[in-house]
Amino acid sequence: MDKNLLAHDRVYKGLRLKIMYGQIQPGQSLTLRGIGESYGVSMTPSREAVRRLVAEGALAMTASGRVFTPELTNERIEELAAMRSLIEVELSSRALPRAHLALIDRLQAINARVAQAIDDHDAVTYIKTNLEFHRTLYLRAQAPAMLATAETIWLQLGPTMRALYGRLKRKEPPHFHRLILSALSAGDEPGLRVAVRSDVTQGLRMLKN
Amino acid sequence: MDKNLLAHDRVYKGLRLKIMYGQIQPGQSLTLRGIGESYGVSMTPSREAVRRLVAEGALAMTASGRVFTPELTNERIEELAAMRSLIEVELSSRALPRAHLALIDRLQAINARVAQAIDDHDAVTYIKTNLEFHRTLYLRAQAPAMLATAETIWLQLGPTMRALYGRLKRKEPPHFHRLILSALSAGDEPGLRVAVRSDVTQGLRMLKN
DNA sequence: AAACCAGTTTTGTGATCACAAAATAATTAT
DNA sequence: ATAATTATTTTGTGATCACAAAACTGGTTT
Repeated sequence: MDKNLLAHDRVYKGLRLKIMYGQIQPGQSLTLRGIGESYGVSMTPSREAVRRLVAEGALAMTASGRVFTPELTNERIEELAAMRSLIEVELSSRALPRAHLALIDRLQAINARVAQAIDDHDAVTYIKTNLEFHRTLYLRAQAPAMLATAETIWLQLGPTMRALYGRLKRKEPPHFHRLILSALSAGDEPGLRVAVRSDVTQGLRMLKN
Repeated sequence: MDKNLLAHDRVYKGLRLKIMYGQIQPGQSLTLRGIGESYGVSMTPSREAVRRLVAEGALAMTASGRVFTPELTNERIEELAAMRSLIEVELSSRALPRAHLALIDRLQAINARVAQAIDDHDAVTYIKTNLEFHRTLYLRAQAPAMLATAETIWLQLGPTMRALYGRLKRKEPPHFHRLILSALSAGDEPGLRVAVRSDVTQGLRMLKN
């Protein structure tokens, strides 16, 4: 039954990554048959993958069952940013006592790739490496339920984030990431909390139309 | 197509309530054909409802697709309680400036029903009215994404909460609810935050086996 | 008594189909 | 020309089916 990757799971994972990294623009509509065709499966697995993504808030549905990537209102963006802040500050705080030198080195390496993506004006790689930076830190918190919630929020913000970073031609390297790194090195918990909160809310403040 | 309630939605809502209010015990296994039969539908809508609930963490799945209500570890309970605290404190804080007398009256009425359920040793009604108390307050926060996240966490804790309150013969009326109400009346935000945090974590502290 | 094994049943998966509702295109009327 | 109406196509829904993997059963062996 299990050919190493179930069809509906393959479709789910594929769509999820596309959405999280902003490779689908907000408001774009999807059809079950279209999804099925592009993944070489029938409607059944497509439907299950879509159902899952709708449940996670990654996709939205009209009353008639039409599926599309949501266009977030400013109010919802503010809410999601506030939740990111609440949860990710907690995650970073729990990761701090477990953050040794090897982790900080790894974060620095990821951060270099973030800076490179900014330099290249490569929005998708920027989003991808930026989330990798956060995920790598939060994995140390040993809090899978919290991390899953954080990822769900990233997913909801994916298409909108891309729409932002696409038109925003920023040149600055990730300032708050460096603050996070130095707070980690110093074992400075209050500083870490402020740095994470700033990093999370700063990027999304300018999302407001 | 839409006979005022789609089949898969009807199944989803039915199962969701049963899980959230603890009417299914942890570890109980479900089959798609069984669900379909009890709702008078085929496997297809059952599968979609189950997929949705699995995505929300209300149900768990083995690698072979077997579905069951999850049995939470102490670590996961602690995490979920911590998230409840983070999000619900924020929700109550946002509701505070909008909490007028009519709302407080309504909360008091719900609280009376909570006390009654405790008196009757009616665990399901206790969970139901207790969540209604919180939801009524948080609705005032005008933060639908946060409320949805909070409800998802309640859902995950449902079966486990029931298992607790079933064996715990408590007599005390909901002490922290009264603290919440007086903080609301006084417009005391720090007090409200403490009261909500206490109420949320207190009940779950004793969940640890 | 416990472990193993074959045969049987149960179960999830994915494809297909008929159908109705919705969206789109074409046509007509104003 | 524009709006309204009709016809056509597209689309999601739910039932059914074949199939393979998993779970279960009963008997045998060690």
